Amino acid sequence: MANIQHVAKQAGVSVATVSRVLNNITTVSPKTRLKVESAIKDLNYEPSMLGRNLRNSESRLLLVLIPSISNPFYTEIINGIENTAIANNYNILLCETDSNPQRENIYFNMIKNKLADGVISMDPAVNMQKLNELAEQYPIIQCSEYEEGGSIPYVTIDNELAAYRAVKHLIKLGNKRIALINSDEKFLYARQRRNGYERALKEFDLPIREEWICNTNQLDFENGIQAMRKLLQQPEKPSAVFAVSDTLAIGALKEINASQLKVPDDIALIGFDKISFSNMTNPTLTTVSQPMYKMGSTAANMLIGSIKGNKVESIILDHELVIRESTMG
Amino acid sequence: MANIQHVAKQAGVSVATVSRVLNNITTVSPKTRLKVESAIKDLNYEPSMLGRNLRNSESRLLLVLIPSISNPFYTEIINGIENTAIANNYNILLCETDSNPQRENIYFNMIKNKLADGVISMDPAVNMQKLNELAEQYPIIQCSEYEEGGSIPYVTIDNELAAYRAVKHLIKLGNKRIALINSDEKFLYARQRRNGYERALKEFDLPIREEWICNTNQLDFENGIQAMRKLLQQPEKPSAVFAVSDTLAIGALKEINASQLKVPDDIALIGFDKISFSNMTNPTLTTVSQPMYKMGSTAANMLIGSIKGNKVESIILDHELVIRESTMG
DNA sequence: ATCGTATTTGTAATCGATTACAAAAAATAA
DNA sequence: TTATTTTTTGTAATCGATTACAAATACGAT
Repeated sequence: MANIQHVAKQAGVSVATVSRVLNNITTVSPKTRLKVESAIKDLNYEPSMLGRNLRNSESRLLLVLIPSISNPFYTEIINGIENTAIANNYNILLCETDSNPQRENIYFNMIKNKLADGVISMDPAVNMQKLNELAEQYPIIQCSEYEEGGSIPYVTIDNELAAYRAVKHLIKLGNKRIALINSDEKFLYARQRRNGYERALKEFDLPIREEWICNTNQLDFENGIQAMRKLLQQPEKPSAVFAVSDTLAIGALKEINASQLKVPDDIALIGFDKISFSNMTNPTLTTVSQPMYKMGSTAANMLIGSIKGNKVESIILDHELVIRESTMG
Repeated sequence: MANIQHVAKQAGVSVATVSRVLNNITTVSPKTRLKVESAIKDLNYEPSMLGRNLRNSESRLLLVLIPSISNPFYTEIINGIENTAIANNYNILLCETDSNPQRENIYFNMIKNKLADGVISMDPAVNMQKLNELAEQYPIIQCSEYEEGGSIPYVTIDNELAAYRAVKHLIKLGNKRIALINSDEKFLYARQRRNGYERALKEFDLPIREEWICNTNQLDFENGIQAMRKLLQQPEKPSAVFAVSDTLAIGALKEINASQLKVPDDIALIGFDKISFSNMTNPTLTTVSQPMYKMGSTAANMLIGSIKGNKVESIILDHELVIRESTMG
């Protein structure tokens, strides 16, 4: 593999001149530029990022932390991040943490090691203490999930309001027995969505009944099935269910079908995230749509700004209730 | 940020000694080792991978090229790759190429730039000429999709046999009019699966009818819907459909339902990949299961072996037909 | 031709690590 | 104690780039 020295020798110039050509410095005469360029072609030379990064102490790589790539919620966000990054001459390193502190550590070290210039964290289970420590020295943005009152800039939606609107929609349809399938309330978004759920119920003088509130450990289909099974075993069954993710809602739908009930006639159902599957179920799923692509691109822009040294402000994006068959009596 | 010099000064030793401590070389006396270790702690020092990699010309990073992270088929494979990589002290860089040559180039350059030590390519649309060129100088493995008769080692399944078995299963159920929803036949797996489909039909003296063979550009749900719509417009409708991916099959199922037909009674349906959503549809989807995790871990092991300089052989893994409701009359 | 200025090119330090080799210190033998 | 061997530590080159500064060259004006 040719290096800058070889090119310099081949072109009969110094390494400095080669470097100038590589970096488009104007102070190179057209003749020498041509000589160097042809030497570069001859030797099939590619500059080493390692040497360059070491000297410049930048890698133009952005770390993206996600708990799991199998959650379709993240795919559009990542597209947004990636396109924005590439447009700004950055690349992204997709890091699946599995919400595992050890893996998290590996990736945090990459930042400290200057192998990446900044981090976008989407892991709701991230170790906030470590993330905050890191944020003192390195550019970090949180996307979707964040720390309330924390100092790390974030981009997200108003989860409380979104949940409130979803539940209000169910109430307006005449439902009085509305269940909630929530994830673990150690996550901020879960607490916020529960708050929205409760606010809507209170506003319409409906009771909040603990037996209609299920919490799941994860967001897999199977968790939705289990939760729905529990709800259907209640002496008084709910007439509507709000699930905090489409995957949970799809599991719930499966279980409702299995027990010979019909959505939406027997039970109305709302999910969250508008993943692509949510339009493939039968009936199609009413859901809350987050501007995922925009969320990703916004996060990337914030991070790149932050790397440049700009002060960046947190942003709350709009959401939208997408009404489909699962709530259309 | 502290560097090795600072640590050396703080500990009152030379940088060489610090490096020895970092790399667990035995020739360091316990006293000095302790001094150095406490200096490292005091200064919160983390060695820079940039400096280290430049010197060692290795990055311990593996590139994983996938066309799109939104295809759930890849998630388990990636898990297999990632776990194996981490177990061997490597990390992975997940690269979404969107089958876009420009992006592909970016990632190929990372290899040339020594920012990564090897590549696992899963992109069926990868530029094989470039990949072959790269493979002359750097360790590369293909996973799932590969080049017939090429020289790059791969891990895959026997697509022809898998398709043959799936179609044979449909025939055994009494179906005589069997359609194929295939992806673009520029992809090897698509050609192989078509061959398996045709072999099964021929073996049972069933005619191969072009109007029952659909090719789609992509593997999205929407493509499955469109393909099925075409098939249902045929004067003679098929009684069974074999789709080369679960996503296509799920789209087809949606369209079948929409036209008031029943799966499996009116039309039997088989998919491919056993993605998690294939068990959430109604009816659940018969599908071909690939050993995805194993495929990933095998590919990673092959790549790591290849980086070490071992000669690695291509591997063909077993598949399995998972019979579920969509073919249970 | 001479001088001054502007442009172009080269020299060498630098980024942060590793490591061959040399030197110093400690351990052992005589 | 002195000589010899072994263990430990330090010096300095190296990886492949960038860049401040110096040197060389070209260009104009007088």
